[in-house]
Amino acid sequence: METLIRQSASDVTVCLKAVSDPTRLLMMKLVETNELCVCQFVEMFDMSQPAISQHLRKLKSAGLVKENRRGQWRFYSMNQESVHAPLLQNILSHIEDTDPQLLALRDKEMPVDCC
Amino acid sequence: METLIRQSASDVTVCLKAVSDPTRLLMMKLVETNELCVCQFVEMFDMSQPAISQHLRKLKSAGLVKENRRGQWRFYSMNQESVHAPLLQNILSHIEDTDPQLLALRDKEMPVDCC
DNA sequence: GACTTATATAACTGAATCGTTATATACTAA
DNA sequence: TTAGTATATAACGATTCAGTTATATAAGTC
Repeated sequence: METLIRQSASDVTVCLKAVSDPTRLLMMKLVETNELCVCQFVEMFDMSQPAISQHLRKLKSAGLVKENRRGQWRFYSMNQESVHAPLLQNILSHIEDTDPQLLALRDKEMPVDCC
Repeated sequence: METLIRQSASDVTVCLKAVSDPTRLLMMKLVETNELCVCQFVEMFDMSQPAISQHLRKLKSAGLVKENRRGQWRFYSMNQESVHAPLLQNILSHIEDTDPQLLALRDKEMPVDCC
């Protein structure tokens, strides 16, 4: 059961703006349970590396993901400590696990040493 | 207790894009329980009438609000029949009732024959 | 050190967004 | 029918956004 933390409307807007983009929404769904590195996102979304980096920066500056550096890689995962985490998980729970886009992305998930 | 209806990621994006604007998010919070006409929004948000109309059009085309014509007025209220309604109510429930912006708006609420 | 790999940042472009003012439409009332 | 009120739409400008390519940074390897 999710905790209901209430926030200001402008705080909620920060979270919504961050995930109102289809790429970033799916990214969040992917890191809800997993930890993924930039090169994995690039593979999965078939998008340029800078595009992915910029999406991740937006998610990070909204506080939705946290960054974990290991070696040359930077891993991203959902920031559970964020004030937005309860709202975000709530939103993500509305996405069906059978969503074709989501399944297609997970199909393309490669091991970390992909690149 | 809210029903959890799962939707496709792109459906969720439609809803999120519609309410990721601070004005529209607050509009939805206001029509969550009330039915309001355009002129009331104009008073409350201190924004031009066309700006309000355009926000309402976006909310309507996303299916989040329904329109009710009575006389010369058009009243807007939350569309409970929408597939987005459960997600939307979930999002709105994260906004604190003591939000200063929200309180300020409700303070400015005028009777329908305001204009 | 030099070279490679992973990621970030900068600079740019086209499209979308949000507001404005001006105008059109629709209903009401005299 | 004419005037007034409520709302919608059109056209425009400033800003933001999401992608691109080119370049910088940082870590790993030889």
